[in-house]
Amino acid sequence: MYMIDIKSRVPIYEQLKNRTLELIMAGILASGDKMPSVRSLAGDLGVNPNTIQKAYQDMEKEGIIYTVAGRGSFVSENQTINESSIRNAIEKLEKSAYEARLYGVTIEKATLIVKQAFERE
Amino acid sequence: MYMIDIKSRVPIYEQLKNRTLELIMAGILASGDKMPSVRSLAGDLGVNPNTIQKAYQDMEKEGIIYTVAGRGSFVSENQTINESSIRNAIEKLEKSAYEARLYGVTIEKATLIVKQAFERE
Amino acid sequence: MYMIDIKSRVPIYEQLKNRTLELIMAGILASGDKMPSVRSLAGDLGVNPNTIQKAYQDMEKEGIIYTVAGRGSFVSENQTINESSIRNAIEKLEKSAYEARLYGVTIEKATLIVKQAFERE
Amino acid sequence: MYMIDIKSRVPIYEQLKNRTLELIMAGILASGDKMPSVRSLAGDLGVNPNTIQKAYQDMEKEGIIYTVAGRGSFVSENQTINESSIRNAIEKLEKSAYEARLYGVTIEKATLIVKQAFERE
DNA sequence: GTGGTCTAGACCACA
DNA sequence: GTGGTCTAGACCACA
Repeated sequence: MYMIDIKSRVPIYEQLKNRTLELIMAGILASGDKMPSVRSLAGDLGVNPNTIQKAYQDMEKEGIIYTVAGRGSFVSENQTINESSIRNAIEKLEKSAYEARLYGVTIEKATLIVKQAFERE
Repeated sequence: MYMIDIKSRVPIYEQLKNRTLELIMAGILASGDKMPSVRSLAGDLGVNPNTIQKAYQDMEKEGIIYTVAGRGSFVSENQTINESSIRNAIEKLEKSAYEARLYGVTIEKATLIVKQAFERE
Repeated sequence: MYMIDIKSRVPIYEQLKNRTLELIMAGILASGDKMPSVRSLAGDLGVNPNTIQKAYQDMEKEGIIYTVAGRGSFVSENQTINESSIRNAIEKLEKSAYEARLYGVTIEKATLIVKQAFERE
Repeated sequence: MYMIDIKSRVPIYEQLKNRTLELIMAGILASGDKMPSVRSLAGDLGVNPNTIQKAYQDMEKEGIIYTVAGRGSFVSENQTINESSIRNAIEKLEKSAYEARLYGVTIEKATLIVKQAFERE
């Protein structure tokens, strides 16, 4: 269920966050489901436990998962995702749209790219 | 003509690139126009000449400007902007659109954000 | 009489302690009353007996209950609750009040929050 | 300006966050001021750079400071502190007030403790 | 020089 | 077993 692209320039912990959100969006991970433990996932993916931990702690702060020390991490209710994380994602979209424009990308092309990103998979 | 926002999370060299592209788009900088010298711009903006140098080297690599030893840097023909820079900008747009989706932003909202980024200023 | 919230960030053994104190405060558990056995409570709540054991040991150390080998655990006289547990609770209150202040919470707001916590239920 | 209590049970990175908020509250650190670099502070305090980094990244996510890679970290405008951090501090205060009550602390005593936490220093 | 990511591994509290 | 904190240290991008 989890995999990482070690060659990607996207940090591993960010790949893990994105993947978790994908699994939640797809309904594969539902509220209350247990996440793999930090150590087991680290072992499976061949990365350091600290890297997994960083991803999990990030997700907890964003309200995506919640953690009970000694028991594990669990998927939160959908509603609990932090406003600030959403705002952040929107700002990044704004900025990259503006930059694309500077490189001569037309609004039609940009809109198409966004559409395709939403239809992906 | 040039200004930077020192508080911005956008790296200074990227702000300089963006600003140059804006000036070209707006017709204020035209093909063949001379760019300010690295040292004079560094002085005006109060930043390290290395930072300006980095921006200029980046832009030369991307085909936005060209440099003639001993004479200075000049704006390229519009057509020579590197395909790879454009592809890079498109990739960033794709990635941020995808991430926005992961955080629950709807396609309608994302499209609106892009539209506004293109109508800005 | 006992219930736990498995999703809460509050450790289970702490929830059990809190609940016991609530029952004592409310007069439902009085000095000398027998506590449920570790195993029966673990079975009822569906948690590991070790967790219940931990809560009971903690409460014994704090003077809230006492254990008679072979007979079970019983509620102590109210007077025997450890000074150190009370001091600990006070320290936590102090610390969190101070932190709230650091985040800009006003003294009026903080006082109101405390007042409501005391009027709860 | 910075010091840590290595014997405290409060994690070092949390002590650093609290101290920074104190310095901001006291007006010693103002918006735009440069924070000590991760490595210099680590050296001064004799702790690992990763620990400082964790504190800084936490504070950046909470909107207390902002970071420009290659240039350093700077104190944010007061307004930018995240709502969710404040909500978190309030929840902790609520919880500890309730626990104090369970240990027999009176509302008068609790109110006094809060008052003193706000008048400290 | 400055922050960002990551590995390797220790020790702790909690279940 | 499970997460939380921390040290020691490497390598990278950016200024």
